[in-house]
Amino acid sequence: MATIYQVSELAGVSLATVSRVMNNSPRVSDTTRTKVLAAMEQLGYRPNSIAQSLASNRSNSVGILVSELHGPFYGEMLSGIENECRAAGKHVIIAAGHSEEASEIDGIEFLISRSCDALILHVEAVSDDYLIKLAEGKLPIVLINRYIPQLAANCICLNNELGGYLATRQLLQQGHRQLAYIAGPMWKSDAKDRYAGHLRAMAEYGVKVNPALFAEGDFQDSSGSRCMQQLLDSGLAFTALVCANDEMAAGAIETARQRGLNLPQQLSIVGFDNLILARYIHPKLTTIDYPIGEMGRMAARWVLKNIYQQQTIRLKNVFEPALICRESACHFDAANQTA
Amino acid sequence: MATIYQVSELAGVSLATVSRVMNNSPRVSDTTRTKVLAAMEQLGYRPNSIAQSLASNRSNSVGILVSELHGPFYGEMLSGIENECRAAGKHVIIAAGHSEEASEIDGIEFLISRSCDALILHVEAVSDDYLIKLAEGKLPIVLINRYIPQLAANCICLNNELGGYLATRQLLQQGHRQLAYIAGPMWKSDAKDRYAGHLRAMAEYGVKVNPALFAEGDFQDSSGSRCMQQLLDSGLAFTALVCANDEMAAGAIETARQRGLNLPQQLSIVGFDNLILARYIHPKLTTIDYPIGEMGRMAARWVLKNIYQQQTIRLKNVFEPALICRESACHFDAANQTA
DNA sequence: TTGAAAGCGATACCAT
DNA sequence: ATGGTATCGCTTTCAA
Repeated sequence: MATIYQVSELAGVSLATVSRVMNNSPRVSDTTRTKVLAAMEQLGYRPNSIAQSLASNRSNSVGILVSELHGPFYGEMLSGIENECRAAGKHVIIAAGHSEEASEIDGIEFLISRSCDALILHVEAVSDDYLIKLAEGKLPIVLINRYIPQLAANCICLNNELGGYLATRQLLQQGHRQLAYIAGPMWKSDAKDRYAGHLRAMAEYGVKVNPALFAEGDFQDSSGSRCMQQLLDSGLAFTALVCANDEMAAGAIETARQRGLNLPQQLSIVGFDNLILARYIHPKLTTIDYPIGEMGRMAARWVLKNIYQQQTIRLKNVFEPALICRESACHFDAANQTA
Repeated sequence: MATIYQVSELAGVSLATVSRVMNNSPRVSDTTRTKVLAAMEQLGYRPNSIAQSLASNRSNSVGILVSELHGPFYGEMLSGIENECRAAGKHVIIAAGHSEEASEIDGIEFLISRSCDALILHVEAVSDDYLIKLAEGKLPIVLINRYIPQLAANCICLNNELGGYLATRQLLQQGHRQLAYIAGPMWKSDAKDRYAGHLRAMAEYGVKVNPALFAEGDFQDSSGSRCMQQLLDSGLAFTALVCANDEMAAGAIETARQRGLNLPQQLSIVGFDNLILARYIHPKLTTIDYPIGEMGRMAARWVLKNIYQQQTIRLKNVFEPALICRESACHFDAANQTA
């Protein structure tokens, strides 16, 4: 592999000049620039990014931590980030945190040790304090789907409360008045916010909330099944169900079908996230779109702007969710009621 | 950040000795080792991986190219690779190739420019020749899901022919004799191999293949719908359908339902890949398991063994698929036949 | 506009 | 077992 030395020799200029050409410095005459470029071309020169990093103290790499690499959610996010970064010539180093504190910290330290210029984090288990402390260090971080007031400018979030509101309002507008709710783990802020939106819609429509029609799951589909059983076993009547995410909705639908319910006629269901699978389950799931790909993109832009000085970029910190109407929620029809 | 200089000063030893301690060289006395470790601890020393890379000419990073970061397939693979690599302290740089030649080449060059120690490639559009030429360079490559005879030792593949055979045999064993087939793009070797397996099973059971019951899709679900329509419109009777992948099976099922077919009673269907979504679609899809996560792991192991000298690792180049029985394929029952 | 030279923070060879 | 030192390939003052 050719080095900068050979280029400088062939072009008959100094190292410094070659370096200037590579970095598009304006302080180099057109004639020398041409000479140097020709020499590079002739030698098939490619700068050694490691040496560049060492000398410039910037690695041109951004570290990403997600909970899992697989699964229906993170892929979209990674995709958005990778796109944006590669277009800017930055590379992306990825680690998984498995929603487990020790593992998340381990992942973050791993990324730090690879001298990333910035970190994009989707963490769940690690404490606010840890993140605040981390942000005080010299390595910039941006948080996806986590809001910490002290770090507000570094957070890219979804308006979960609005999403919860939209989901429930849709059912109320369709005439439903007996609604059940399957929540996510209520210690997670997104689960809490979505439920708050639900309550706001209920209040707006003057519908009383029945605590017996509330069940708390863990965002996995198995918990959706479990919660659905619990709700059905309660013997209480309900004509609609809102689930705090699509995976639990999938589990709930599965169970409802096993119990012989006719969907959506006997029970309307709405989910949250708009995963790909929402289109595959039957009936197709009405849900709330979570633009996670866009949010990943935005996180990458945050880094480009704040770390790599791309001043023209415009940032947006909070995203608004939107209702996606499919088949699983329909007008309340008393004729079909059995429960 | 503390450097090796400060450690050597504080510990009262030379640079070389500190380096030896970091690299677990046996040529260091226990007492000095302890001294050095203490100094590191005290300074909170973390080696600068970039400097290490420059000096050692190894970046400890492996480049991965997949078609897409999102989608139901690559996540599993990335997950397997990341796991294995991180455990070995190697990091993973990821790029997407979008199943498009220019983009794949661009991605590969991007990874090369980041001085990876090896590349793990899941490429579709790039030619065999390109890959053979690439492999002749000094940067080692591993191919997932692509078999090139000249590069056999670098290929991690699935026995697609066997998978195709198993899928079809399952239906034949259940008594079906009128089988339709929705293939992937026949220029892709996996699509071709799966179909070859289908033909072998048909031959084994002495069932004549009706070319009118063959349709070629593109592995996307929309093409599954299209092919299904085409097959139904042909007016020919068939009691079972094998799809060359799960996504097309999902599309086919969707269309079958719209046409009022009762599944699986009137039509048995088997897919291929065992995506997560196979469990979510209704009826739950009988399919062929594609252990892509394991294969990703194995690709990572290949790199650990061949590039990072972890001699004890055992490699395996071809994986065997297995049948996963769910609800979408059932015994042929003439009573339900309408088509 | 161009060049000389001092780092960047490690590794690894050669001595001792 | 330990130390001295050249080296990796580039960036970045500082002078000219």
